[in-house]
Amino acid sequence: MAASTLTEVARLAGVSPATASRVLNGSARKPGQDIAERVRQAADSLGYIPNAQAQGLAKSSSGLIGLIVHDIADPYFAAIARGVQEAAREQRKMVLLATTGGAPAEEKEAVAAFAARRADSIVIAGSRSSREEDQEDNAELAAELDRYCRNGGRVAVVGHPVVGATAPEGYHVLAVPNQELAGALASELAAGWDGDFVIIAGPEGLLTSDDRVQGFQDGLAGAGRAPAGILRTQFNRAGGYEAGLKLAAHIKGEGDGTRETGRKLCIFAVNDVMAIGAAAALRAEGLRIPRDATIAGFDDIETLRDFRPALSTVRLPLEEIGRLATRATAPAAEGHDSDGGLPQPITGEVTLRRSTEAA
Amino acid sequence: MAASTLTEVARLAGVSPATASRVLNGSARKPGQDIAERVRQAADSLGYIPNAQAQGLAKSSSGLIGLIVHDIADPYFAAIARGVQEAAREQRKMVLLATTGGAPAEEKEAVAAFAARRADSIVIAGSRSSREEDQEDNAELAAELDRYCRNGGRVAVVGHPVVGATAPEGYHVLAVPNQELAGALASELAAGWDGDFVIIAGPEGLLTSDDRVQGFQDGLAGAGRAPAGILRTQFNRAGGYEAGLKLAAHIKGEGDGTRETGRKLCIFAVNDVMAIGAAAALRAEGLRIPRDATIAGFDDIETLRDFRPALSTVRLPLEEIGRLATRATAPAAEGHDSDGGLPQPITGEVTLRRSTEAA
DNA sequence: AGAAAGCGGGAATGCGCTTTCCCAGACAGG
DNA sequence: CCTGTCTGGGAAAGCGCATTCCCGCTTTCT
Repeated sequence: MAASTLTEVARLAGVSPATASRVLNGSARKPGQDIAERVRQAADSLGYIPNAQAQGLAKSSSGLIGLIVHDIADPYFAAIARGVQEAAREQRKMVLLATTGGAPAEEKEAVAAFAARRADSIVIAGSRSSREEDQEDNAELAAELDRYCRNGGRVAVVGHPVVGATAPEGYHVLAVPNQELAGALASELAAGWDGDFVIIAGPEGLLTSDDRVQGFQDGLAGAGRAPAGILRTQFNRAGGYEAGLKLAAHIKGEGDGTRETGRKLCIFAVNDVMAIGAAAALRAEGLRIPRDATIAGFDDIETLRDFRPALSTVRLPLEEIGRLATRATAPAAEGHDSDGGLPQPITGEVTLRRSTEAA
Repeated sequence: MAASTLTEVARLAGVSPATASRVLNGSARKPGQDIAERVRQAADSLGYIPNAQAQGLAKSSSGLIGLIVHDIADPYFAAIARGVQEAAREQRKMVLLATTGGAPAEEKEAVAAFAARRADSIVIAGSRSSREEDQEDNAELAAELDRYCRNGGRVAVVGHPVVGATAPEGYHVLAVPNQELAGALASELAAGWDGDFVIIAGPEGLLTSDDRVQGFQDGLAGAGRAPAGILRTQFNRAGGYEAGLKLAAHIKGEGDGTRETGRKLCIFAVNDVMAIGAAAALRAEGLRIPRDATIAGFDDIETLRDFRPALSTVRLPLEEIGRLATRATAPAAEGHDSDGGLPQPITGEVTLRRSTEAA
C-alpha cells in the first residue's frame, strides 16, 4: 500500500486537486471554510502526508539545509551542528549532514550532492586549507559553490572564505576572530609567565590553525617576548598527544644532550582537544600541570570543562556560530544590507584557568 | 540562471532525453560508446547536476536516511551519528538529521517529516520513555512508524522498541545489553568494595536509565549485597552535578543530623556525562575520588577518557551501534532471515579504571 | 535467402504537486 | 435590467526525470 496522494484526498473530499493543495499546503488563496474542513477531514482520514519531493520539484525549493563538517563526533563540530539545527528548526527546515574529514575534494562532492537535492542553503563549518596539494580541489570546490550560488543557493562558511571563491549573491562568510583572540590569549599568558612558549599547531595550511598560531606570535611580540617554537602535528587529540610526548622529553631535558636540565614550558595548543591530548602525554611522562608546564587550548569545548586541571582556553560561542551562519543564509536575513553586508560579529573570550597558573 | 536539465544536455548532445538519462544515471541499458561520450561531454560542459528531487519522484526513493537523536551535541549521540554517517556513505546515501530532545511528540513529527521526504530508512537513536505522560505521544509515534513501514520504509531503533509499535516488515531493533552490562559492572565493583552503593539515575521511565539501574541492582543482589539507593535526576551533566552535591553532603555527614560522621560511597551514574558532573560536584565540595568516594559511569565516551581520575565505565561500541543500526535498514541486509531475524549482537565491556580503585 | 530474434535509440506517459489561467456565479453600480 | 468587477473553484500545464513501449535496423539460425 503506497502512501496516499493529494489527488486521492481531493477525490474523497469531492474537490479538485488544486483546491486540496490550496487548503493543505499553505497557499495565498484560502478556500471557503466548509470546503477546507471537508478536505482536512479527508486528509487525515487517509493519513495523508504530502510528498516533499514532489512539492520541491514543483516549487523548486526543498526545505533542506546542507551542513558540512569534518567529523560530527568532534565536539567542536557537534556544538556548531547543534546551533545549525536550532536555526534550521526556526526556519522549519531540515538539515542534511555531510562529513568530509576536511578534504576539499570531499567537500566539493558534498556541495554537489546538496545542489542535486536542491538544498536551500549550505553551511560549511570545516576549516579551510591553503595547502599546495589542495589547491586544485579547492578551486573545484569554489567553482561548485559559485555554480550553486548562481543557481540561487545561499551559502555560509564559518571562518575563512573558500579559497578562490568569487563572491556572487548569497555567499556569506562568518568571520571568527581566531587571530585576535589568540593574540589576546598570548598577552594575558605573557603577563603571568616569563619562560619559554611553544605552540602545538595543526598541519601547515590549515587556516584555523595558522591564524591562531599567527595571532599568538603577534601577541607574544606585542608583549616584547620572543616568538614561540612551533610543533606541527595532526589537528586532533592524537596529534596533541604525540606533540606532548616530544615536549615532555624536552622539559625533562632528554631532548638533546646539550642541556643538563629541562626547562619549563608554556604550551599553547591550537585547540582544546589537542591540548587535552598533550596534557595526557605530559602526565603519562610523569609531569604535572601547571607545575612542570602550563598549557592552554582554544574553543572551550563544553565536554572538556570538567577536565582537571581546568584548561585555560578561549571561549568561542560555537552554538551561536552555527546559528548565525545558518540565519545568514535565510532569505529574510538578506534585508540587512545588500552591499557591504556587515557580517555578524563573533566574539570570544580569553578564559584563564588552573592549567596556566604558574606555581 | 537555473541549473541545466537533462533535456538541455540531451539537446546539446543531439540525442533524446531518454538516452541521456540512460548514460548519465546508471540504467540497465548501456547506450553505445560514441553516444555515451557525446552525452557525457555535453553534460559537463553544461555543468549538469541531476535533480535528485525529480529522480526521487520518478523512482520513488530518495537516497536519504533519517537519523533521530536527542541532541547532536551530546557526545553519546555524536558518536552514534558518526557511525550512521559512515554506513550511509557505504550505501551512497545522505543523512537527514533531526534532534528531538527525547520528546516522543517531536519524534513523531520527525518521522512524519522523514516520511514526507520519502527517506529510505530511519534510525532512531534516542532512548525510549515509558512514562505515563508520554503514553499518548508514544502511541502516535508508533502509529506513524507503522505507517511508514507499511509504505515500504525501514526503521531501526537502538535500545528498546518504540513502545506499542507492532512490528510489520522492516522494523528492526538493535538491542543494547544495558542491563547485563550494568550487572557485570556491579559485580566487579562489589568485588572490590564493601561499603554502600548509590545510583545516580535519570528520570523514571527513561528506559535506558531504568535498564541500567535494574541491571546494577541485580548484579549487586547476585553478589549478595544490599540494593543501592537511587537518586533520580536529569539525564545529563547538570543532573549529575546536582546529585553529586547531595551525595557530597551525605558523605560529609551533613545529610542528616543523626550521623556523626559521613560514609564513603561507591557511586554508579547511569552514563558518563552524569558521572563527570557528579565528580565535579564532589570535587567542588572538597571531596576526592577515589579517596572519599568511588564512581563509575556508562558508555565510555571518547572525549571523557582523559578525565582524571580515569573513569571506570562500561565501554559501548557507539560508532559500531550507529553503523549496525544503519546497515540493518539497508535492503540488502534483509537477506539474513526474514523470520526470526536474529538481531546483531552488541557487546560492551566493563572497564575499571582509577575512579573506582578503593584506596 | 528469408524469417526470427536481438539491439540501440526515441516518443510518450507518469511520479505528486503547485500554479497559472480560465470560467461561472455573486454582487454592485449605472 | 444590463454590464462590470470580484470571488471561489476547476482544468491543465508543467517541474525534471525514469521507464515502458515501440520501431527500424543489424545479426543469426534454419
